[in-house]
Amino acid sequence: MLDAAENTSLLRRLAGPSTGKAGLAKDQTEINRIIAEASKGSPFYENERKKDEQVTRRIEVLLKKREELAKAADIAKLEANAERLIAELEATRDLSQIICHVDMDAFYSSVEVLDNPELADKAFAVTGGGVLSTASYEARKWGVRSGMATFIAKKLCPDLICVAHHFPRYIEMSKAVMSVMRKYDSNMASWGLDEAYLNLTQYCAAHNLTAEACVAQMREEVHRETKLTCSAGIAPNKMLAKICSDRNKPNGQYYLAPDRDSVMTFTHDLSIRKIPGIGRVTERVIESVGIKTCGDIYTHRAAISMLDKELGLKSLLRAYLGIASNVVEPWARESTKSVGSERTFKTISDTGRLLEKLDEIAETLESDLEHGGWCGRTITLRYKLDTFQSFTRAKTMDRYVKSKQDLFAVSTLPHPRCRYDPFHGIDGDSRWAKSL
DNA sequence: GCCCGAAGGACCC
DNA sequence: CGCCAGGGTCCTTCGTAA
Repeated sequence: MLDAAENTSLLRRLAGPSTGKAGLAKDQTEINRIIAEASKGSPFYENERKKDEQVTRRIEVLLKKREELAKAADIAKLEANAERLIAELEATRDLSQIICHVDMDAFYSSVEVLDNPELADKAFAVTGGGVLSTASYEARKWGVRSGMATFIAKKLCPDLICVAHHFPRYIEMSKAVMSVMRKYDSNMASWGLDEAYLNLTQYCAAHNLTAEACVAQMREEVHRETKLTCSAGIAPNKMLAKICSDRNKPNGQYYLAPDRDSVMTFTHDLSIRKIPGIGRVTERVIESVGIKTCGDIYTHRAAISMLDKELGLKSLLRAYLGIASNVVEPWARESTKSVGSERTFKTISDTGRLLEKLDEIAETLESDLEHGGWCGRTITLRYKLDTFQSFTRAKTMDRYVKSKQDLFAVSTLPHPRCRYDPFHGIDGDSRWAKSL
């Protein structure tokens, strides 16, 4: 049985990663209950429960360690350690750049509305593979979120309209959007299909524009050219700009003045969950030592200093200070580290059928590799069981490979350390071959 | 101590 | 009736080899 605290964290976990990130619906507790109710007893639910329990254990260990260390702790020394780091970080603070983060509003949904105006103002979602890629703002009012299983979204919003995704269209519209924005910064960094970072310092200076006027103009131009709206954040660095772009969503912008006071005021009451890189798990861990906002980081600097290895003092202090990178560079082709292909399918226990599936995946991966001109030395096979447990088996070669035959051969190699070898041992349901 | 490979996870869109 | 993706990056831990 679950105790009350565990139940709360599990309900929050089941609600999915996007909860709390943007535009919260009215009664999240009720929504979480419906979600848990709908998935109760399913293998997915059980897997989530196990993972949640593991986090609970991790937190217990952490708190125990804190207790132990606290006995002999020299608070003054720990605080001095934090202060020294703060001073060090403060010396790197750079407020000279105008950084902007642009985020398209419910991008996939908005493109669907363009192509089918009847969808406007309707509660609908773009689906693919049993989960939602995006929910329209109307649907979000019901607690429907991206990443949510379709059948659960239907429970929350019985009249939800589900539309299959049209990726080629999104790519096309993304290109149109990006080409407008690139006029404002030729070094713009696009982040996925619907986000971008820009450094507007030069453009503003050259056109004698304030940052806010510049961004308003750019957003209007994007709208004029594509009929799509976006939201933007303007701040001295990428982390702050990203958080700001969420403030006045949809179709809005938020300006954070480039002075230390404004930044410190901004971060003071900011939930740690808003920091990019802090997700559901890390939020729980950090919250367990009493930290909910970036301001709390300073209050608890001694404890964090003590638990530096577990919590990462430096990165938390950066969040507290609102200090982050302000370097905006275009995505470089060389920066690709891996390319992969994965497919989820109904449980297969028959080895022959499993190998056929793997063959199909190897084939798509081969064509992707061919298309991009890639090849790799490390082949990773990832497979997921019907319990939602997933495993990875990797093999590094002494040569680069790219052919389907090689991918297939390496993927099916027996692995000595493998507990559930999908092709030579206990049954399992397999997924992708990946290469580097 | 350091590098590398392997496995597992957290996180992002 | 059942039913929870697919594309990635980065980080940590551990074992083995040099």
